[in-house]
Amino acid sequence: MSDSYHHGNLKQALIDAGVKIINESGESGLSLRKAAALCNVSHAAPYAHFKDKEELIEEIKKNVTGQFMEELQNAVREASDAESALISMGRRYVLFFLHNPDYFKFLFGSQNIVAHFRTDKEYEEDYPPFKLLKEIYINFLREKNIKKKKNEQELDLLKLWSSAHGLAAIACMSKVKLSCDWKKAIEGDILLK
Amino acid sequence: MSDSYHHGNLKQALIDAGVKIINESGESGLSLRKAAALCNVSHAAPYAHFKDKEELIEEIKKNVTGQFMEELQNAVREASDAESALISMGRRYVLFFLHNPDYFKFLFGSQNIVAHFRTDKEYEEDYPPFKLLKEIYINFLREKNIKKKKNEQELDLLKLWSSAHGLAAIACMSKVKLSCDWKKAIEGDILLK
DNA sequence: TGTTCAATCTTTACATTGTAAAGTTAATAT
DNA sequence: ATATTAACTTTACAATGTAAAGATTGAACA
Repeated sequence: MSDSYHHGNLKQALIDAGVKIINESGESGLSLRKAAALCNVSHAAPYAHFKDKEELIEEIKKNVTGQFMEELQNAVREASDAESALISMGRRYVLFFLHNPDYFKFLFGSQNIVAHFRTDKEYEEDYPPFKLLKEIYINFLREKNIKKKKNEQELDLLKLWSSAHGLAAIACMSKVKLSCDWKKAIEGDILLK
Repeated sequence: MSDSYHHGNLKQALIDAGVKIINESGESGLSLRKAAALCNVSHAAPYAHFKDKEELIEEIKKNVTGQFMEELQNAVREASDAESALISMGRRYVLFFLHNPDYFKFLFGSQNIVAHFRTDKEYEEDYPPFKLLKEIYINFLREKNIKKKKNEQELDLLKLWSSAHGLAAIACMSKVKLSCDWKKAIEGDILLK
């Protein structure tokens, strides 16, 4: 923790430095050496904590996904019921990345994000944002007393997820300025079946 | 064209080499020097045709987008009316990238693709795939004799576009294996309002 | 207490890459 | 035939990822 030979908390410091760099200059501006420099250590120091650059990037992605998750959880907290929570999550999903387009590019740009969270299951259940979506969706079905086959449930989830993700993608990646109001699209029926 | 000092068609050869490299090892495997080597020219030769690496990448993206466009146009050609054309385009949109996930990552991974096609307009009208979608959508409205305000039309277009794109994104970027059938989702009401 | 040891960090070194600069070649215009 | 110029090569350099070997230090242990 002091300015001694050993940094004390270099691993976390490198992750934080990485987040900062990506905020300022996107993923292309991120290098191990710059992150190390920000932490006042030599350029090879990161190798004591990360196997390679990819491993650092994965940690940074987990960190950013954590920020994203907080946003989604806020949506849930604020909502009075599951249905409005679903709508709110969709809106926050898009808005979060609309406000942080570099985060979208970073998370979904090159590598696949879900893989970083998978354990042994075949599905995406270990990816926290999807896990949360599923949970709220189940609540929604219960609250409304709706019965659906598992297959239909998964189609619904895919629909909810991909519509929000698709909007975010187009908003962040293509810099399209549709003359129609983004917020209207976000609020509208797109995010609800 | 011969093996003389001057290559003859180096610019196109470099683009083709780039496409090949991306097919084999993704964007991370692409370097100017490798592309040059594939064309049997020195590593600095590309600079006679491209300002920098980014400019080569843009050309490669235009090439890949051309392949994508052919797919969409096939969908239109095969369809008997505009409505089925829209459905077919959505299916092909997703399937094209499902069969070429590296293309999706490359096109929408880091930079924005639409920008490469924009001229001076504020909107996305210069991006060929969207232009085609819009055209078919207008046909659809005409065939069904539907009147809509411009604002609503744009919301519809955004809906169609983002739902297909969102599905493709999740399919290509996250390697999710939902137990529900992808094709069912593609054929289903997701791609139709 | 002193020694050992493992984790953490530095130094040095090297290959890959993007790119600049200057020189070379050959096709084309005059 | 000569000059011009686009297309290429050669040389050079800085940034980067990463390997290897050595230095430092705190902690476990005798």
